[in-house]
Amino acid sequence: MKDASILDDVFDRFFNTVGVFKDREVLRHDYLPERLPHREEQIRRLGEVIAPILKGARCSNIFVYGKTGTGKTAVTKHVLNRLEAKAKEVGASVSFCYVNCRLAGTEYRVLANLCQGIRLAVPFTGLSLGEVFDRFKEGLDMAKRILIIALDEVDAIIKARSDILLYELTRINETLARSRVSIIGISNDLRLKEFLDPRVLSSLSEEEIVFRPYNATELRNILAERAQLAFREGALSEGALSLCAALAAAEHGDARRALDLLRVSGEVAERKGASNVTEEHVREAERLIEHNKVLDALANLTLHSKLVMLSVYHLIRANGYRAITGEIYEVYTEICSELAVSPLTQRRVSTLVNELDALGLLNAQVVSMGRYGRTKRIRMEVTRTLIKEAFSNDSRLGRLIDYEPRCLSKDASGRN
DNA sequence: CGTCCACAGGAATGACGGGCGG
DNA sequence: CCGCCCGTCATTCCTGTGGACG
Repeated sequence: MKDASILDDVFDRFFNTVGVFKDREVLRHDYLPERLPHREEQIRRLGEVIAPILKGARCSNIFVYGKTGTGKTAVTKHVLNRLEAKAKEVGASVSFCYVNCRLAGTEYRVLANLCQGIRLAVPFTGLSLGEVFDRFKEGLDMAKRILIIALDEVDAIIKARSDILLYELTRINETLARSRVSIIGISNDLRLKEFLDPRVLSSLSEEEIVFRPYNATELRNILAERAQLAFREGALSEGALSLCAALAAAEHGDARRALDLLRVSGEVAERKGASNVTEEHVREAERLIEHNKVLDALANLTLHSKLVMLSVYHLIRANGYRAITGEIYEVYTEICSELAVSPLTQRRVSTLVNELDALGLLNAQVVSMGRYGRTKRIRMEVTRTLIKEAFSNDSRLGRLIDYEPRCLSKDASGRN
């Protein structure tokens, strides 16, 4: 009953205040705006390269790269959408298929997505890669068309496994009789070129388009344009807008981050019942985003990764800032037995640590201690309070936060 | 200046669950 | 339903190594 009245209050307040937003969907990053400011050059280039398709010729493969939030995906989708409309207009049999490789996860699922793109049903799993590829080829040839394949975040499948799929795709035209394929590879890692098989690279990057990060002024323009659609008139102060742009520019010029920041700022303002967004709201939004990102990452770890985090947590608490592999494994095994979980091998834990490092939750550095061996020095990139917050409401892990590992109290007096 | 610690991290192999084709 | 193949996680075994110590 009390709950009900609380909610009534919340809902009423929400409903009765005007709020700062006009249309907050505009700020989501999957929203594709009509205009893409400061990307005119890239749009033109991409358009020029794929234009031959309208006359029934295959276009060059394109390699698109730039950091996250520089508009690669938006520009590509924008141009492809326009192309499809134009193709329909002139009656060219063209279609495109956009796949995000990181979201797909594996080569198999990328291929499965491609099959779906040409309306070919394939099972989730079970078939060999080669089998799916053959089906894809056959289905495509039957369709008699030119297909543009956009592989977003293509580095994800190459770094994780190999470039076999990409290699096969670049060669697919040799075996197609009635259809043609062009590939747009999108990567946010410039070093990808070093990993790639030279044959794949030369074939894939017949054309290249580079996306530079936005600077603060450009970000500001982008935000301003989007804010006009998203916020009520006058609900967003100039200062708040500039601050969003400046904060995002300082960190890689990432437009996606800038838009997130703007949206969360608005939400913060709204929750506080303010009628306009101030710089203070932006600063709070920045903290909130960072905080949630980490909590989210921690919550989504597997059990053993969480246990490794907890082990580091305990070591840091007892010894100060450093922890090394051997110590971590010692604490980890003790925690495991405490939970009656069988521990993983040290080898496995070592790769878990590397994964946590890649996630930015830990920082692992290989150091040599000379006579005393070679190991990894591990620091936490997360505050201890955050660990507590993330794990304390987990029924199994909660009690381990205040647990005092035996090996720590014993060792502390023994060594160093 | 060689030794040797305490691991790093690669390769091969196994266990397992999901999902196919027959 | 069975046998088969797949991807993923984990183990086992292994070779490699920076640099303080003697």
